[in-house]
Formats: sequence, C-alpha cells, structure tokens
Amino acid sequence: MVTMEKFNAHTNQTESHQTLTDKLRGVGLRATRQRLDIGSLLFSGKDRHVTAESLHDEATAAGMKISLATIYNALNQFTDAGLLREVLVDPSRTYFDTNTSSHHHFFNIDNGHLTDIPHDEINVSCLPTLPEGQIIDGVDVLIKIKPKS
Amino acid sequence: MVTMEKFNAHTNQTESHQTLTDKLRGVGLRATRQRLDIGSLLFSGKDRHVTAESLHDEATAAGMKISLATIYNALNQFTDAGLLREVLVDPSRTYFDTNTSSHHHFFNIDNGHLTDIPHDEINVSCLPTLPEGQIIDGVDVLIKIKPKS
DNA sequence: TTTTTTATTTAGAACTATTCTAAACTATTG
DNA sequence: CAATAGTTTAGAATAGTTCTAAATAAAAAA
Repeated sequence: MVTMEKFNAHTNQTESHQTLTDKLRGVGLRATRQRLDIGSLLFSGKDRHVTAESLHDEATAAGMKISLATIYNALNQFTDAGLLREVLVDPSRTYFDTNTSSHHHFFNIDNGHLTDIPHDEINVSCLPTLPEGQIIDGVDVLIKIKPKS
Repeated sequence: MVTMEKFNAHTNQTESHQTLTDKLRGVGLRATRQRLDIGSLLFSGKDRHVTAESLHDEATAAGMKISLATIYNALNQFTDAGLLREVLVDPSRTYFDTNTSSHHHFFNIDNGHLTDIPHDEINVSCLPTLPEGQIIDGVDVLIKIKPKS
C-alpha cells in the first residue's frame, strides 16, 4: 500500500505542508515555523479539542520549540480567523443565576450583559446517545449576541 | 396601599427574614449574618445574575461587612445546594475545537473530557426574539455528563 | 445558661490561566 | 540585499478564584 496524504473533510483538500502555508496566508498570517508546527498538530485530519497547555505539552513532546505565549497567540489568531472555534467550558468569571429552573441565556459579547431566555422560548431536542455509563448533569445553552454591524 | 412582602414564584412563599433562615437551614447551612445578608440581596423576588465581585460591591454599597472570600464561599455553597445555578460564560480554561462547523459538546465533569455531539444529533429550535438591534454571534450547547452514580 | 464542639469568617498568601511588554528575531517587500 | 513590518519570547503583570490558618460565632451538650 502506498503512503497517502490524509484527506480533510472540512477543507476538501489534502493537508500537506504546502496547503498549510496556503491556509495561513489565506487568512492573512505569515507561515512561520511555529505556526506551521502548531498547524501540523491541529489540522492533520481528525477533529481535536485542545487547551493552550495541552498543545504546548504535545508540541514539546514532539520536539518542537514553541513558547507558551506563542501557543496562546496562535490559538487566538486561528480562532479569530475561523480556523478554530472556542468551546465554553470551565468558566473563570463565573456568573450565578438565582433562577435555578431550566432555562438558557443571551450573552451580549459587547457589554457582558446576561439575560434569561424564558424556558418555553427555546427547545433543545436532545436525542444524542450518551457515552456508556454516563448520565446528564446539566444542559447549558448560551446564545452569544452582539449589536447589529 | 399597604406594604406587602414580595411573593416569590420559585419558592411559592414570602421572602421574610424568617423564611430565609429556614431556606438556609433547609439545605444544611447555618443562618449566619453574612449568609442572611447575601441571601437578602439574592432572593428578594426577582431573578438575578451576579458575579462574586458584583455581589461584593453591592453588599459593600449596602453597608454590609462581608469579605470577598465569604462571598465566594456562600455562592458556591448556595450553588451546591441548588439555590443558585452557574451560567457558563467567559471561559478561563479555554478549549479550542478544530471542528468549526456548527455542533455542540458533551463535557465530562468527572475527568474534564470534551466530546463532540454530531450536528444532526441535537436540535435547538431557537425561536426567541432577540433584544432590539442585536444579532446572533454564536450558539453554544454544552451537555454536562458524569458517571452513573 | 455555661461549656464544648463544630461550622464559619477572614485577611492575606497562593495559584492558575491568560495577557502584556519590549527586546530580539524573521519573513516579506522594495 | 536593505528596510520594514510582523512574530516570537521570557518574564512580568493581571484577574478570578481557592487555600490557609487563626479568630469568631452558632449549635449542641451539660
């Protein structure tokens, strides 16, 4: 069997070093050694979830020399460029809600304001099968909003 | 018009100092001056969203002497007891996802693992009317799971 | 009651994730 | 190549939160 490059279902193109360079240039970022290294870890076919630290550890283990600050920079730049997406987990500035009934929230990313979405105005038809032996602890829906243009 | 105590739709009882004491005792917490003060700010009828800091500022402005550490303690204890609910916003340990398509997540609160929920396995019928002049920036659904008992 | 036990509060230190700073470095442009 | 504009980096700074251990207050026992 011949060695093949991996096919990426999201970008619809093979992920070689060259296309990674193109990908970075395409979003206005210079194809530096560090970004190529980071990109090679992130965009090699399968979908991944990483934190800055986990990625830094991984890069270090792979013998790549990249500072933690650069990892943070790159992750934020990739996210701004739409190459990554942030996942809301494990909040730092924690908001507490006196309404403990099942309901969800609008979060105004412009001014940080949080407002309730009445329980009956949103409907999560939650069919997904849970991983074996697991049960639901809670469901959070956050709709991030911002001022029109 | 006679002064009336506020009626709380959630607890189905009037919110006097006495019922606040009961409320705290009911969840196994001593009715200390600080917790009563904090409770009087939180549970006086209307639903609220607060952070530890905002509540501390508010308490201080109201002439209450409560340390920030105590505010944190109380908010966490109230939350553990089900009197408050945490809202996921403004993450600190940020997770980045290489899958930028619209999809959501399972978060295993036991071991911190994050897994994708395929796009077609969850459905948010999102009817709510947005506040005037606002548009949607993104929707996050996080289903927190844990091991069966 | 008074005493004893146990929970709570607190200031300040510690911690953790993240961003900032400013100097050294590197890619790109002319 | 030289100039310029973007990038990397170590380390300092910041912010939200938790921890520590001593002082205090509430509840239970006597």
